[in-house]
Amino acid sequence: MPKVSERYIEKKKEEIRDAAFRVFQRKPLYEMTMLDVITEAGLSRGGIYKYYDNVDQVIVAMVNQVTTQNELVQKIDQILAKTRCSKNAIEELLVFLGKYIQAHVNTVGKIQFELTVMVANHPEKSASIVENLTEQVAGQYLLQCLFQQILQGIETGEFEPIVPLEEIVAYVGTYIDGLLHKVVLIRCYQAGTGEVDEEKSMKLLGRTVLYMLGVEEKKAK
Amino acid sequence: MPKVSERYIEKKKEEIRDAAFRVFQRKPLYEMTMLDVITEAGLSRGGIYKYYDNVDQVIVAMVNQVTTQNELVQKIDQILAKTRCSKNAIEELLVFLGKYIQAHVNTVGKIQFELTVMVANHPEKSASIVENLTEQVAGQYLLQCLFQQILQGIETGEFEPIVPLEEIVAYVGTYIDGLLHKVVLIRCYQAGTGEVDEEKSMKLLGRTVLYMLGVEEKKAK
Amino acid sequence: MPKVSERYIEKKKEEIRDAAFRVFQRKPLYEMTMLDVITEAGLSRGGIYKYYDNVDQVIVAMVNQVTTQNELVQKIDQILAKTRCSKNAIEELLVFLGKYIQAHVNTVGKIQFELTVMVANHPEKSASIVENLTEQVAGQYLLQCLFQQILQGIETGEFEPIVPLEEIVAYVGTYIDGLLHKVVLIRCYQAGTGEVDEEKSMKLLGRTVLYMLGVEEKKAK
Amino acid sequence: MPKVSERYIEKKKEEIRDAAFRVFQRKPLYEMTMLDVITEAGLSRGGIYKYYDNVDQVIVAMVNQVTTQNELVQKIDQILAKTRCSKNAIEELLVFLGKYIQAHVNTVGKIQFELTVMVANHPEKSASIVENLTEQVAGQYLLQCLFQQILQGIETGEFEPIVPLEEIVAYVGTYIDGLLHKVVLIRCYQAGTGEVDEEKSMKLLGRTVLYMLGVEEKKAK
DNA sequence: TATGAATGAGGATTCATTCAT
DNA sequence: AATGAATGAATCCTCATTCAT
Repeated sequence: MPKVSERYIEKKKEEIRDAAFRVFQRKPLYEMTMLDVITEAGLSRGGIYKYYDNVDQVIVAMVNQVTTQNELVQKIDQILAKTRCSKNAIEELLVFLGKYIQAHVNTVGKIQFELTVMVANHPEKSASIVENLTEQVAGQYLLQCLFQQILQGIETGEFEPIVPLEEIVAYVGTYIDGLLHKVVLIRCYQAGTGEVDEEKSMKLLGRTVLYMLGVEEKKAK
Repeated sequence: MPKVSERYIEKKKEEIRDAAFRVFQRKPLYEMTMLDVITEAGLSRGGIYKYYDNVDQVIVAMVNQVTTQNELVQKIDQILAKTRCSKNAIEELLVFLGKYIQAHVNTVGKIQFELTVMVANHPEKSASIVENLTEQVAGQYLLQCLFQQILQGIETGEFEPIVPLEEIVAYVGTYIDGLLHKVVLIRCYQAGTGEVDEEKSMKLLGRTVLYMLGVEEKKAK
Repeated sequence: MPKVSERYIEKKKEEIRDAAFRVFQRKPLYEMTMLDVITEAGLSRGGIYKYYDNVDQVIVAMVNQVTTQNELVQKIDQILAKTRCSKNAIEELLVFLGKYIQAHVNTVGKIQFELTVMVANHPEKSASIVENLTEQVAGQYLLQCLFQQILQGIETGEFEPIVPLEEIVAYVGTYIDGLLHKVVLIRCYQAGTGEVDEEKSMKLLGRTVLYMLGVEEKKAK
Repeated sequence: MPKVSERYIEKKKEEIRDAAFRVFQRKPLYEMTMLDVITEAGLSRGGIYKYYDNVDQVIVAMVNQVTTQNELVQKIDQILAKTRCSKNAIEELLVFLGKYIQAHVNTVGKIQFELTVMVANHPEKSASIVENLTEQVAGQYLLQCLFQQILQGIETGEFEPIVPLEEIVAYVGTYIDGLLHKVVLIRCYQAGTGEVDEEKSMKLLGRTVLYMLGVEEKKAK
């Protein structure tokens, strides 16, 4: 048989990724087997090895597919373009993230949730997996922008922080992490207790952030 | 061997739990097999079934051993006994939790971290596993106490919350969850980015909580 | 501990036999394990070996207990004592066997049914098992009596067989075997097709036997 | 190995069936394990699962192979085609069955013998096993034909039964069952007592049947 | 390239049986 | 005598992976 086009191979790999994603939706990442993917993709048993050497590579591919679909960076930039003051920007960014989390728990969220454990337990996989996690970067991009806005707000005299900057950023990162965790448990697994309102939750985060930035609330709610 | 004392059996089960814990320290919970435990404990293949029916029971036992070692509830009560005002109590509670997390990431933290994923993915196991998690309850106990203190503070006029109570409590839970997550990743797996200072982090949480409770800070830092 | 009385040991063995019988009532002979018996008898795991070396010995003991309970020989003799002519004796004997089968399918019948297969497949066990099967002998005793009655009937001129004697006896044995088989399947296992009326069936056998013995029927039924 | 022809797979399954049959010849059906078959067939441990899911499926396949080899139905039809009167047909049918039993005890007979016990003890397996037993049907087919011939004989006035039809049919079924049992024990296991002559035995059955149908014997033997 | 048969390691579990106490 | 803990053989089954065609 003749050399097959690059495009063909790419297409095949995509098919496998999609199959892997379907498998992922019904079983945990750490239980996903080559056989699951093979069956779901309708491949022959040996066939998959032409495209991926093992199940980890399939997982990495799937994770990347899922996480790069959403052009988070662009959207963040759009938001920033529209806002006038830093206070407003921060509020908008956080609310946006709340909505984003709500919209993508079942894909990005669930993956990140389970991936963390896998990667943590198999550092040797970290290299090949983490280096491709655009989404991870995206989350960090949002934090970066937040940091920028804060700096800017300080420069313009809009903010007079009562807490060191790094602590505020770490604080926000921690809170977002916790929210993501909670949302995934409730929405993806029907586990966890109580309910969660992502938007309200992020708005409240915004208020505490602004408080740490020394911004007085106009009116007590 | 003849009839053996209760103590002997208990001891044996402890040995197995310890072996399981050692296994847990080098591989994820979801990869732990009966055989791992058997080998680590130096048992014969069939031997373990006298003490535990399956790997889940071993895990539950191990988790309980780890989590019940620290008498969290008592310590929390001690703290509350010593504090005078609710503001002080809340600050103390949060700082205590920060120290507690710091001290037990490698045991309690890691377990809770991985357990969450397992239970989330296998709700059918939840019943048999979760029902024994004293620590889970303990975490909630702290939140309960916090809630009590807030209520009390409101009654005594100490607090005038600018945010609904439930939102504050959810906020605290979310933040703590995020912190735990971060700490585990950094301390247990050397994954995650940056550093983390549990105590400082919880102190900051305390400040934002008090802010939400309408307490003025004496002096801006 | 002092020497224990013979009686004690005997009692213990009986207990074990009874337990084995209870096990037998819920699972096939070939699946009965030492553990089943131990559990049912409430013994310690090692304890049973004091009384029986292996499960086969337990089975043999149980079979013997079950089969010797019914004093078939005496009953047959009683019947013969009451009858006047050989024709009558033969009819009575067969009807009696029909009732007997009906009454004891669940014990003797089921055992014989399953035992046959076991013994057939493990001839080495035959020796120890078969040699004790009093019931087997009893079935043969009935056939013997039948044979006697036929001979007697011939001598007295009551019968003028149109078939060689041995064939008649073999015929009867075969039919009885088939009936037992059928009855066990239907009554013990709810398997097999249709219904069965042991008494009617044996009466019909009686008629064909008498036919073979040259006895005219008075009136067509 | 690449895609292989249907024939190859069929051949492989046949090989496994043959191996199973060889195993069956030296141990009871209920002791046959996957491992036995694997070893006998020279397969690798996991290899057999491509062809059969469990030992029951292997057994079913083996039973079917053995039982469908002999085209019983056709042979019965041939016999019926050649006979003129019902009396003759009945005699021929029974003699044929006698010969058939004699010829196939070691295969069909032994299987049916042991299968009965297995199925009886595990009704849940009945469904998957029994539904494929063509031979079982064949035995019933012979009885059906017999019934037809009797009905026909009555219509033509050839028979004037002195016993209800159903009883006669049940009688024949019972006798045949008993004969099969006896033959298997003697020929397959060298167990059981005495000898057996299948043909003679079935001829005698024929005579008693005709007697029940009201047919006079020409001459006393 | 694709196929899928074959291999064999890995893991769960059950029991008969031994033997120290 | 009795106990029951311990052992290890035996079995079932699932998968990742190789490789001949």
